[in-house]
Amino acid sequence: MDAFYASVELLRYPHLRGLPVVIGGRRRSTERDSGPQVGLPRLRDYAGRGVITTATYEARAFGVHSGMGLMKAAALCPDALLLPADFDEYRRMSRMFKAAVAEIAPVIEDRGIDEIYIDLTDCPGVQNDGGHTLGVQLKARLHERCGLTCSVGITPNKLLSKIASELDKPDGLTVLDTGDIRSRIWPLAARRINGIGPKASARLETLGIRTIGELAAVPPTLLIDHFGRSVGAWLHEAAHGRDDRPVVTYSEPRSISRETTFEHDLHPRRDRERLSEIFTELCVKVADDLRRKGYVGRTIGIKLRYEDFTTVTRDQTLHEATAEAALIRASAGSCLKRVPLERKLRLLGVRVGTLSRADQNAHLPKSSPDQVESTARYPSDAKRVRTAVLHAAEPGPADDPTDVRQLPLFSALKPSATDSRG
DNA sequence: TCTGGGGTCCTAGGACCC
DNA sequence: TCTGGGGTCCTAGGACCC
Repeated sequence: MDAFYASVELLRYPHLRGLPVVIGGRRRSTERDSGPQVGLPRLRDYAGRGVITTATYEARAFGVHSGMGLMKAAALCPDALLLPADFDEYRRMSRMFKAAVAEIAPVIEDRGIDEIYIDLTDCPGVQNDGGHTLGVQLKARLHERCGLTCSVGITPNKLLSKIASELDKPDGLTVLDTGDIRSRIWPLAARRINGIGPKASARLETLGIRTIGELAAVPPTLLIDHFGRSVGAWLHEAAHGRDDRPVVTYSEPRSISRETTFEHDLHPRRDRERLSEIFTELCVKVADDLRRKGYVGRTIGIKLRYEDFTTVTRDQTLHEATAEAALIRASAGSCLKRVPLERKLRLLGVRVGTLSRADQNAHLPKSSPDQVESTARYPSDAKRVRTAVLHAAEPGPADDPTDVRQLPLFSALKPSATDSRG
């Protein structure tokens, strides 16, 4: 989709069309009610953390782009209008555009909120013109249903389609065959290959490789020497436009997480209360997400970002999957104790992984409660996991023992000295 | 006043098992 | 006394993507 979040906002506020608009920043409580007509928040007025998630093409003309810090963007384009993201609305429009596509071509792989792969193999008419007519139809149907434009690439595989879709943005349609690789793909920067990011492209550059064509010309053994067997071989194949990955129409989620960057860095000791609130809130949100989506998870993890932007993670795998906020909170709390807490923090996150469906899991515990000790793979883990369970089971001093908001927090969660059965 | 939030996949070492 | 080869699971970090 073209500038998806911004385009969705322009559907609601059509009088902003043609103006530089960026989406990003924190939502202020009253902002959405009054609407951007009132006050017209400008980038120059913004003070605080945050990045641009989407910018209209008018704003991009000033050099701003997604991922750029808002303060930096304000310097480039102070008059751009700034709208906070409304993910509920974007998800609604996302479902709508995918449904519109499915009316014509139902074999769809989800690639996030604003992107899909479509397998057109079995769509009538693709063979006639390589899919050009079908592409026109898809774009028309999508615009008819949603009022939004998109950019389409139609080629023999996902790798090439992804690249092709970006050649004619916005509102583009590019149809390519293998015979076009030399002329259309090889001149492009290697970075355009999905999977080659900033690190890999920098390493390629040190080898004198800038374009996909240059990558294709290099002997695969050289790539394998520098990037390893797997990545090296893949780089070679990709440069030649070869990719046999199927369009995958369904996949189970691997993890569910919540994280937040604070408006100001918080000190683990001085701001303990506030951090504890936030920490528990994240656990409750993750638990809600799990429950709403029907999953339970065994691996509970935390993520911390220090003021210098270095990031650490810790996780812990329980014997049984859970979606209980109190259990997640207790386990995440014990993870927290394994992390240095001297420097200020800018971000805190909670993650639950090793997911399984809640309904399938109910009667199939990983191990029954009385086997917890005997089946523990590692003594140290058994102790840690049992600690988490014990804490969750202890009501503690709170009035409402089921209210995880009242659990002890941060440093207050001490390892259990007693190792009796809970 | 730099740098969001939600994800996936890969690697690598250690523990442990057969 | 010294030491295989295969495998799984767990953990931490990092690259990358939308």
